[in-house]
Amino acid sequence: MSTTTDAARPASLSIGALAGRSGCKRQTIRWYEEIGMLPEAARTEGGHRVYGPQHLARLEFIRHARGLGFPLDDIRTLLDLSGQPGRSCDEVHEIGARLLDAVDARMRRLAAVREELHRIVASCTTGGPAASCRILDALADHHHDGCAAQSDTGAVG
Amino acid sequence: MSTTTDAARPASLSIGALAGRSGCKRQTIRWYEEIGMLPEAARTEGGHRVYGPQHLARLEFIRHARGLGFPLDDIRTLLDLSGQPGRSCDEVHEIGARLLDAVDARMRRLAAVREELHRIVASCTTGGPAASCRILDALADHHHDGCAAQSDTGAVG
DNA sequence: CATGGGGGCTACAGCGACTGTAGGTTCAAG
DNA sequence: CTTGAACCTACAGTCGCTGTAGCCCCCATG
Repeated sequence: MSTTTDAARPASLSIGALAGRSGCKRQTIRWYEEIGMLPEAARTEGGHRVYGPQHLARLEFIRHARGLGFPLDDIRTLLDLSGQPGRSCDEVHEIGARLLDAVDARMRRLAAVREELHRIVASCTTGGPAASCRILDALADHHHDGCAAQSDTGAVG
Repeated sequence: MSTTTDAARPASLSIGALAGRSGCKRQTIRWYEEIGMLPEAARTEGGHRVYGPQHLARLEFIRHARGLGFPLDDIRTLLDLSGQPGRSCDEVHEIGARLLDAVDARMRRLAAVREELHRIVASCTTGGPAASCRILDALADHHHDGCAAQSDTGAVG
C-alpha cells in the first residue's frame, strides 16, 4: 500500500479521473457541485478542481441511488441522514418503501402498456399500405383503451 | 342527430371544451399547436381559438400514443403517415416495434431494480439508529451492484 | 347598458436531471 | 518551450409539459 498515489484509491483526483472512476460525466459532477449534491471541491492555483476519496464515495452513493431511481432530493436526504448517524433510520426506510411502491406501480403500468403495444404491433401485417395499417387504427381508436393516456410511462423510444 | 350543435361531436369547440373532451390541459393544447403537433386553430374576431372535430381526433390520437409512451417525434411521424395512406406501413410497424423493445428493456431493468430495492428495504429493521441502517450500507456499497447506475429507470419517487 | 367573473390570450420561467457547445485557460508530457 | 489534452465558465438545449403574470374577451344577469 503506497502513501500518496495509490492507483486504486488515490488521495487526489482531477475531475476527469473522478468522472472515470465514478462513471459520471465531468459536466454532471460540476452540476452536482452547483446544486449542492457534492461539496465544493478544492482548487489548484490555476482553478482546476481537486477531489479526494470522500468525493468519490459520495458520488458513488449518488450514482447507485440514482440508478435505483431515487430522485436527487431523496438522495440528498439519505446523504444527510448518513451524515448524522444518531438519527433513526425510519426516514430512510420510508423513502425506500415509498420508492418501492412507485416502482411497483410503474411496473404494473408498464406491463399494461406492453400488452396493448404488443397486441397493436402484432395485429399489423407489414407490407401493406398505411391506409389499412392496424397500428394506426388502434392508435386512432381511443375507445377500447384499457390503459391509455395517464402519462407517466416515462420517455421510452 | 342535430346539425350544428351536437353535444357528442360538436362542430366547433373552444380550447376549454377541447381540453375537457380530450383530457389535455389548455396549455398543453396551445403548446402542441406551437410545436406543430396540432394545426393552427381558427380564431374568433377577438382572437379566441376555435377547434373542430378533426382537432379532437388528432388530439386523441396524440394522447393515446403518448399514453403508450411514444415520443412526440414518433407520433408526428405516425400522424404524417396516416395522412398519406398510400405509403407502406413498414415505418409504422418499425416505430411500434422499436417502442416495444424499449418498453421490454425498461421492464427488465425495472424488475432488477425492484429486486434490489426490495432486498435493501427488507434488510432494514426500522427503529435503529441510522448508523446501522442497512439501506444506507447497501446504497453506499457499490460492489454487489447487479444493476446499478446506467440511468434510465425514469424518475420515480 | 353596465358589470362581473369565467374563460381566453401572450409571453415567459421552471421542472428534473442532465448534455452539449463556445471560447478561453491550465497543466503535464516530450 | 511547445503542444495538445484536459480543464475552466457560462449558457443554451433536451423532453414534455406546467405554472404564473398581466391583460383581454364574451356572455349572462341586473
